[in-house]
Amino acid sequence: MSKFQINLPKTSFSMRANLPSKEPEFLKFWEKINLYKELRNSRKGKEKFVLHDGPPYANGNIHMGTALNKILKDIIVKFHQMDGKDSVYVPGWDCHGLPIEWKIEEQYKKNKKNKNEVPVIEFRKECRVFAEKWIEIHKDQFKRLGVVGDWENYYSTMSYDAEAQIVRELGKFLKEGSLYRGFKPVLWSTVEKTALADAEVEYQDHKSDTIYASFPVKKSEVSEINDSEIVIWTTTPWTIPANKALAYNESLTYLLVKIHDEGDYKNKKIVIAEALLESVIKDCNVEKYEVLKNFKGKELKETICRHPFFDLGFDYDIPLLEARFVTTEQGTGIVHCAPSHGPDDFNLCLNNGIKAIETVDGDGKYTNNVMLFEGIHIFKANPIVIEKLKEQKKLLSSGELVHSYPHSWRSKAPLVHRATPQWFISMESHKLREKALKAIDETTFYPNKGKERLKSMIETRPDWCVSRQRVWGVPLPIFVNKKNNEILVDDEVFENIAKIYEKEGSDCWFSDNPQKFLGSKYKADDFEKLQDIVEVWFDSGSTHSFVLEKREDLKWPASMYLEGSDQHRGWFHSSLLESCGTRGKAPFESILSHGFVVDGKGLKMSKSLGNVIAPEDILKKYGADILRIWVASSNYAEDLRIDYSILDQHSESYRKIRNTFRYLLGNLNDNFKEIDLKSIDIKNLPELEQFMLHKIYDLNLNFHKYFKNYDFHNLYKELLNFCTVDLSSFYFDIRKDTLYCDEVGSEKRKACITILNIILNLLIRWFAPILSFTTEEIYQLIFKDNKSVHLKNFLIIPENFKNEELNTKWIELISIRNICNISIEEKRASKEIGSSLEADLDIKLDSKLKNITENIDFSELCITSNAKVSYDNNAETIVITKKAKGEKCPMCWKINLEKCHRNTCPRQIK
RNA sequence: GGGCCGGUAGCUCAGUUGGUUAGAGCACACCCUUGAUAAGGGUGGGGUCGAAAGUUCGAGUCUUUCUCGGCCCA
Repeated sequence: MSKFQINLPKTSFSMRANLPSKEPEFLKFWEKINLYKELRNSRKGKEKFVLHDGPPYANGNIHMGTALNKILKDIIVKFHQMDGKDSVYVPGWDCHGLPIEWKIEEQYKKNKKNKNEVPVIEFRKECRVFAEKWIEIHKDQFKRLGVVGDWENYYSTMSYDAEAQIVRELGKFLKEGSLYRGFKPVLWSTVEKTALADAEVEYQDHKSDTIYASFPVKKSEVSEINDSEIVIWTTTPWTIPANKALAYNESLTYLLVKIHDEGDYKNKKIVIAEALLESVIKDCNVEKYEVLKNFKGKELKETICRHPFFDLGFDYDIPLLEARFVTTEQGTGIVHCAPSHGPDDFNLCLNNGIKAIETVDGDGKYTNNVMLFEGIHIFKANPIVIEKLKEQKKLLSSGELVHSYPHSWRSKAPLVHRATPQWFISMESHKLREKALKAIDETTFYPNKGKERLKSMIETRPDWCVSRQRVWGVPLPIFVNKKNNEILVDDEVFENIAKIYEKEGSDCWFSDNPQKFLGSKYKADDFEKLQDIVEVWFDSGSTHSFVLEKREDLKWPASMYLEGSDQHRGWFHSSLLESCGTRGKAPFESILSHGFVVDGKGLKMSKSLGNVIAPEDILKKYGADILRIWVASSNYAEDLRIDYSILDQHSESYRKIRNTFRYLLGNLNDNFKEIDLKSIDIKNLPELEQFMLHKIYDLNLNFHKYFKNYDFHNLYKELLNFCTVDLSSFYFDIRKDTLYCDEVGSEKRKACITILNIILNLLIRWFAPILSFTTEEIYQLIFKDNKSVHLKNFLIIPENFKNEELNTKWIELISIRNICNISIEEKRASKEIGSSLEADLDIKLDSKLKNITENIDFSELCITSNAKVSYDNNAETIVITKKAKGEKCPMCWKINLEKCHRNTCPRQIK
């Protein structure tokens, strides 16, 4: 205790946070009071805000991107909760799919187990156990970030009811007729023996064989080219045996060129595009040639060629077809088309009545549809094709090219386009594209640019291939009639299958008698049961049906979907299509997309660059609240940078905020008193307090404005600035004198204490969604009700806090104060004074300022011992600082000639 | 290679319809304080707005090109 009656701050709220060790205690506390349940109970019947969780894949530890995503979700959910809504968050996991299959297969390899000898059921069980394990690990990692949700009743795409509902959803497409069996080239891995989803493909450099091959003209409207050969260029010689057509562009100019060089082509005439003449003759080392004729591409209409292997039995016609995709970027201006081995080729041929057939089997070997090559693996076929072309004198040149080429993300093996029987959802047959585009228009996007991004993808995407030739997934519930090849469409059967899955899961599809699924209406012998599974994007695209629709605590559509911007092609996309196909509407009212986490220089994180930061490391070093500040203060519309120096900066800000709380708590001696904001007698408060109330009003306005737009980095900045600028360096600094030295019962001090109570109460609520742990720590200190800060609402600020007139006045006063500070600083620099209390100010103001400064004590405002104001007609404010004369009061430290005015001042008493 | 998005002080971000010497907080430097003390206060130094060209009386703010980075696609 001081020798005088001064009131120094005292609090048990430590200056140092120790977040890494303290945060887990609050996790335990939240568990103990069952916070999630309490949150729900506290908002029964209130407007719902449902942020539907995009399920992360249940595989591997979380990374920064996942942490960002979950924290952002949690911040938004908590904001809406404190805004008075029933803000529900049910986390989920995506469980089926190739990556988990691969993990299990890896384990098999390690244990020298042969996958083909393991029953499908057993294999699937291992996949399930693997996913379950990771769900548990993820759960703990997410909770540690401070994320509050229904962790007990999470959803997963492999739960029995999910598998059942996915069957029902597919049934809807089948019944409608938009799910059809097609025969299309898909990107195929001959190593994994499966078609790959877009997301499973990565592009890497690959060395390909290139050839210039020629197709003799059989007949043409351009009479001069009738005895010539049309030259094509390709990087996939092995597709030549599957060639069915050639493509040209009618807007290009083509040339008939005669070659004089010795060799296979001596005196032969070839056709190529004019724009590519130079590159062709250079590539093919043609030295002597002459251009005989040039003509427009459109003249090539009706031209028919022969296959280069015509003499070997490839005796069918090769028509020339018009295609816009033919360009002069590389090649010859004529493109060889194998409808089974390229989407462009497929579409062009289809439009011209040429169907794709199965030319290559799942292992990558030619089928018996390809003469001469049957049984040969396509990756070994290039030299054979080249050799045969040469034999037939149809090879102008060959070489090699390193270019970007699709590979499997898992096996890294190069992929090929292969025509396979697959199941598709049509974008057009039932106007799915149109419905989806309309739904996008009706959705709010944060940031707005997401709308165009999703739109342009929907506009151009092809039909949705939903079948996969794998085992870890929901089986496609399709029976095909053996007699007429028709698909069985019967609601009773679909529902029967769904009911069975609900009870025992979908494993039985692979093991049990098909009759079980068909019921008594059909005979199993009459049908072929499909072995394909549903692609995982359909699983996760259906979460709205088995989570939002099925759970009573949720609503359909969701208020918001929130994921990384890559999900415009992923979950946003598949959810939109699934929902528009089955319900005609989007399953979300709004979409928030965030950028990617990159390093401090803006480069993406990668092991090779060594710039990866794991959430775990940050939690250990800084704690979750610092990470949450990083999320809140970053602009998620762009990529988010992170490194240790950035985190250091944010932890500095955290300390500032923490010390603001510490000052509040200290001066309240941890005795918080809740003030009824509506009943404050504002007009009887000192002006400074009134001004602070206006500041609060203003800040609250901005707070809600930013929250409404999910503009958290500006919101956080606003709060931080309030702490540093308005409180720490202004209000707190000025009021130290009153708080420390005035009598406890004095009106001024009581007014200040009221304001401190109000600010404390507001700040813990404003900060709670972001600083979930720290605000809880404070809450526990001041509200000893065994509840949580997260159960509270934002306070409603009464309109009468607003006082624009006073605000204008005080902005002027602060600018005078700033000038005083500059003047004081000059004396400090010249060592005439030290503390501002050693200063005596002489302030000269323009007379116009008289009315607003008359009742102002500038010594209080500028924290000096004395301040005298005089007026003249000089617009400029002039401040002269002198060293204060007199004796320093041992209590309030002010220097005055007279005795200190405070009646408890020792000098006064004496 | 194509599409989209972005590059403002060391860091995180503001910069309205193009208009006076480009702002804030943090960090930094110096000073003060030692009754918010591994705290607090004051003052100050830092950007010519990724680069170049153009439109304009005038551009961070419009156009073009280039460059770097990110996402998606091929």
